[in-house]
Amino acid sequence: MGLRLYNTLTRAVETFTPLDPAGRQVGLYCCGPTVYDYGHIGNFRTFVFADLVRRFLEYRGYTVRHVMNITDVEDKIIRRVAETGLTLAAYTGRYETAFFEDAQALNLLPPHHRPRATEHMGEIIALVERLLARDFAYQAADGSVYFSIDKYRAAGRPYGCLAKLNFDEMRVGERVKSDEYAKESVADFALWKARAPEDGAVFWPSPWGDGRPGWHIECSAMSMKLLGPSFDLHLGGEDLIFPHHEDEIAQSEGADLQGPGQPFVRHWLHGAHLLVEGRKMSKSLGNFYTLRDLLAKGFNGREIRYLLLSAHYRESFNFTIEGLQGARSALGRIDECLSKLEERAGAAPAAATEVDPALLERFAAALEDDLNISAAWAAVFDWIRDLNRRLAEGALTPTQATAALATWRRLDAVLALGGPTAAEAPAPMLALLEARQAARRAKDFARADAFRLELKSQGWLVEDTPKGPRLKRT
RNA sequence: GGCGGGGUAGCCAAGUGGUAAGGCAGGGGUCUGCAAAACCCUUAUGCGUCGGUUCGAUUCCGACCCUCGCCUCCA
Repeated sequence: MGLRLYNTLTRAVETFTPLDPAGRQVGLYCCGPTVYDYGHIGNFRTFVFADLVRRFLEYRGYTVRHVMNITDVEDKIIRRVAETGLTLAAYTGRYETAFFEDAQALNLLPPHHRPRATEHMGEIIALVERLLARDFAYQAADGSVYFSIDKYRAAGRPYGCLAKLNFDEMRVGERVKSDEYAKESVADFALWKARAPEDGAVFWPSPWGDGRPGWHIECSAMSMKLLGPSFDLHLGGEDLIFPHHEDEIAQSEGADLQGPGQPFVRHWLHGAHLLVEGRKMSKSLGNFYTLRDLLAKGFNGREIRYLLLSAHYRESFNFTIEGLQGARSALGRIDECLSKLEERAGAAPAAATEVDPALLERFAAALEDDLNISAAWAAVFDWIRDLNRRLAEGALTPTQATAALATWRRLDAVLALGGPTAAEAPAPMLALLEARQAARRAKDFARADAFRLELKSQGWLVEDTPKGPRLKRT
């Protein structure tokens, strides 16, 4: 039936068709991190969502070119740079590195391109010049260059299509003091910000004097450079719909680099925000978690990934520690089944690996329906139960077990949870286990249980199976 | 005020004009020396409230209540 995705631009689920005439290549841009601090769990929900989109496209056979920008110059960053006395590069480098470490913990596929704003001043300036030349921008008295929404609209160009703005009803400028800027109109946004004293050493030369890029322009410049002036998918958090993405459209289409009838972006996808412990995440409520906070609490990346992947991307999701515990149990259920499959498969010939087409179809059909991950999970867990049943009945042949494992690997190309990490028990633990076995053989169960308790206190759980006992890390 | 999401079991969360997926947690059972794991059974006569349409609505329509988000630099 083909992949169907919700498009924020049309507010409808649409069949996804790539721009590529051959239908193979897909250009995907996702707004990346502003590297001024460690990424929080809300940021990572968006990136896990983007990773799901990418992986599922690849699963469906598309060749994805994935671009994610690094915003490494921006108000908050400049403030921090001034506070810390570090150079811009030293400051942002630290958080950029941290970001990719976190991304790796969540098993996010690295984007093919990770352009930094500070390394694209040439492209940014060229784009601003082009907008000035087309009279969609102006330099104000404060030296900054702004995009003129009035001129843009006067030229018959639509503004506000993505956010569905109603200009007559909008309370423009309520949150921004209109005298703060030299803009012609409060709704105008900065393309290039003139250097201010508090910017310190953070500025670049430009035809309009020293300064730095506005917030939105980097994404337009870098996405069009790497993916072309018109590309398939642009993702981000829902808060970016306005103004960021709306302005990106205006800038990018205002530059008129697209072919006739081609939009800047064909398909806009936005991930919903997260609630944490039922409330909007905030530092004062104590429910603000960075990825690192959660790792420090003893949860691992795959547990966090699983939880973030458990709900539909367009629904706000309540992220809780209790949910993380549940994720651990659910993953344990999957791992348990996979371990048993591996045990059963033994050295069954790899040639006999046929995947389970019914499961794969159900799984893919769910995801094709606007990434209905919940339905996909239902398919996976039904399959796990069925496998467990057959395993328990001894009805699963080694060849079938091998096939099931191959099927899991196919699914896991999308889910990216990996398999169980088979921890080898150290020799002293194995000795304790053997001592317990001896006691059991002698029917000295009190002694056997004492050994089991000892093992448990060392972090190893004993499970007696028909093939003998085995140790599992707790 | 404008725009847009939500309200489904203890928790998380799918879904459909024909009688409620899946996960976690709970209860009972099978298996086990006992456990663990697994399996089986069980946990919403009900899907925010009140009306309406319909043979039939949780699903469509209307009103209302509650809740969350965006409305200029926050994923």
